[in-house]
Amino acid sequence: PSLINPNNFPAKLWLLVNSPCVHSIHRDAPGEGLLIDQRLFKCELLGAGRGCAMGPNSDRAVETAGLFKTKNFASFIRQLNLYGFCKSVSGLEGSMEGAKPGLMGADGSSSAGPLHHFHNPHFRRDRPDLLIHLKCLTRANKVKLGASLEVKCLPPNSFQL
Amino acid sequence: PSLINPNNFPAKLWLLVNSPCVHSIHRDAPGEGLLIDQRLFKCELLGAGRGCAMGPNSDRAVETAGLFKTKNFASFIRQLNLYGFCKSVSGLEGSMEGAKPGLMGADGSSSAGPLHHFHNPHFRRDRPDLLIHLKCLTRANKVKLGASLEVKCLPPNSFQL
Amino acid sequence: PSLINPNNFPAKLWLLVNSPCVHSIHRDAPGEGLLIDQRLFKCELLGAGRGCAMGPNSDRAVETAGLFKTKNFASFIRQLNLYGFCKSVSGLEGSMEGAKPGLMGADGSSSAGPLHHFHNPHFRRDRPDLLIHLKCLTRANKVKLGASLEVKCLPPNSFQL
DNA sequence: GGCGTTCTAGAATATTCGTAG
DNA sequence: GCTACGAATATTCTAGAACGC
Repeated sequence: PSLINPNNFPAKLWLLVNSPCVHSIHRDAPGEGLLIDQRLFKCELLGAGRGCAMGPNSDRAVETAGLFKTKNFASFIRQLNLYGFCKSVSGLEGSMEGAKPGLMGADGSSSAGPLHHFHNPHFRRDRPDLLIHLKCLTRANKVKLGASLEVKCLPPNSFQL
Repeated sequence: PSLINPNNFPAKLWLLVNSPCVHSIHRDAPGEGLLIDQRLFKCELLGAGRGCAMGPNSDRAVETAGLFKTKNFASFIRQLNLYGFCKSVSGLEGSMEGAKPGLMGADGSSSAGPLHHFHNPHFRRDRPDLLIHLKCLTRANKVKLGASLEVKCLPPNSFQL
Repeated sequence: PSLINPNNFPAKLWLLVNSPCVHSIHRDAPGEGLLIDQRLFKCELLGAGRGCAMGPNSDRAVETAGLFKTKNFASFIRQLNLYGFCKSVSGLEGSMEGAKPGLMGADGSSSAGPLHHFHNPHFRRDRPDLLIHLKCLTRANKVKLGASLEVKCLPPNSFQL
């Protein structure tokens, strides 16, 4: 019944975090969240070619070209929220701990953008089976899902203790 | 009872994907789907001779001439949907893995059109016997087929994990 | 109350037909409809740079860059229908009578694409004041507009007598 | 009546904008 | 400041409906 549509946002997100060619977004250490480098993300995936170290002949330009139609980082954040992701105000800033290697320029200028930490209980590294619970939370879909669990955000480890 | 009419759409489609002369449409790697190059398709099969590298003396112009009456790519898509094919926007874009060779100009300009990926569980490379299940899904036919399997789209390998 | 949002489709359309830099879409002779050259439109406005006579340094590339996010001509047609435009199957084919000059290549190959004729009683050349009646006909908006006049298409001069 | 072609509409997600908290 | 969300439009994919052969 509820199969994963490869055209929709969750599938794209899963593709990105598992792609060795994408350097702007990946999992955090516990595997329950996402770490997103805003500047790199705009370069790699939103077509902001300027101020970015990669050229048009980059390998990753192929696989992820046209994945999103927007050029606004805010729209990507809106998608995350629509699918139940919430921001964690962790202390990390400007450093990609556990980050994939590469793409760092000689002066390190291409990274070091604002770093965002999001998480979603249904987006775990080892649990692709939970992806079917990621629904676009439109008004209509919320009604369908019933007045069931109205758990909002912020409960699960908003601070890493 | 249910024989395959060579004049109907499924038979034509089977002919196309198995023809060595047709370069705009062929199977994907798993053999369960179709890859269609929109620009090439319009040139080869819909009579849009302009902007296309092939001349009127091309060999493939003979075999497939007049296969379709339409000149609109959208009408071809409507047929695909009517026979139960569904689109998946897989990650491949502009790369034809397992593609047939040829027709690519020196600058590659004649290909590289928008690439569409469709699939249908009854249109498998090694299973011509399943073609009899491809029915034109008109209102009347849907009623005949009963409220039986309401499987819509996306089942076959919708996500490669 | 009902002001025209310059970011919405009707305003963009009005901009296009009145721009001297856009050659793929303009008004028909009576000023009640639109004539759209599909091939030119895809080149000028949908980013199909290939097979098009204009280069990236073209003047019109500036004004209309990023007006639409889609690359599919079908999506543009969907917008036309959503705003109440209907297609007229007039007799003209491949000729732009009353067309703006320019952009025609030496061999005339850059034009001569499929020509579409649409019209809408609220999109008249001399009546920008009617634009406020162009509403996105979503389900919700239709309900708001009430079960009032259910006039569909084709009434207004479907054939030019 | 079945099938192909065409035009329009439904339905769901994607994108944008504004704003409450 | 700034996060999350409502609401409206935009885009995509599929289906309905009408018509001709």
